[in-house]
Amino acid sequence: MKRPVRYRTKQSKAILSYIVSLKGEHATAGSIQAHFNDTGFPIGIATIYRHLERLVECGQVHKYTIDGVSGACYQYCGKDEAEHRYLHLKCEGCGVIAHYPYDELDHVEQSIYEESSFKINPRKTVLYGMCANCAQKD
Amino acid sequence: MKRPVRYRTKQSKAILSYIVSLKGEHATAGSIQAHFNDTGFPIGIATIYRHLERLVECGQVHKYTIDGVSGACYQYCGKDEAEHRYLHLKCEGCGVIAHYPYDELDHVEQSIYEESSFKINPRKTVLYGMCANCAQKD
DNA sequence: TTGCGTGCAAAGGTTTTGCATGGCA
DNA sequence: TGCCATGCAAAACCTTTGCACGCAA
Repeated sequence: MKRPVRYRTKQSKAILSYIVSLKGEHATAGSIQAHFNDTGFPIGIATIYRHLERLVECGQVHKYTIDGVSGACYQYCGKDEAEHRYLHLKCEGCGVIAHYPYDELDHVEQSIYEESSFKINPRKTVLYGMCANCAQKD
Repeated sequence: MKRPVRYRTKQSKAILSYIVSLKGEHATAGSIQAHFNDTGFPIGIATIYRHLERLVECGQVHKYTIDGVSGACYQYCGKDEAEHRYLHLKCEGCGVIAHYPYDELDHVEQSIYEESSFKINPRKTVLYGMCANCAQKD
């Protein structure tokens, strides 16, 4: 099922190294395509989705379901950031996604598990709210 | 900006009362349309979206961004359930969405606010993971 | 040579929008 | 009558899939 990614081609190498270079900043399939269009090395959108899917399966990249500009969409970020167990805070005002140490959720995770045997996946945690700047504007 | 919903028409009444009747179960625009098709009182999908949007603006209904069967999509639930401050646990295995008292997150909310002035919106909290049944299958 | 990766194009699903019609105050 | 809601249809997005071609081992 989980086919290994072999990074034999220019495209696959380019996509992974781009995501890694973002150092935790999130990317969407569209933003990745735009990046490569800009650099004069366009990559087909299907190729991008196929690689993202594989990278997710191999745990090299993590996938989040986040409110987009129009409709919900998927966002991706590199393994490094995910390994540090950050949770994501998305501001509903300006759309910025901030990171926050996941440790805060550890005991929540544990008590939910004890009470209902539901095992939370720390990697997918996104909380919504208002950042300081946007809260001030209201 | 926030135009009030007046519930003058059959459709608007029907949509709200259907969501309320779900008592916290989630609905998507599609499932709402299917319901009314089944009951012999079809409502156009555009009408459904327009009402959902208004109901969200007025706080009568809350909107969640959740992993769907194909792609991310929006789900809606009535005010009552949201007022009880449940967080949502979505099982990545079977797709079931469970509710859990939000109180567990209170101190997380507070410490994040103290440290970064980010104010979490409890109504939108969705955590992903594995329910007991699906974890057993693995 | 063989298999896998790629790009194009089309399909599928969800959400939004434009516009003419129709219903309610 | 006048405003607003409705429904149809089209458009806009995002994501997935099929297929033929081409690159790499």
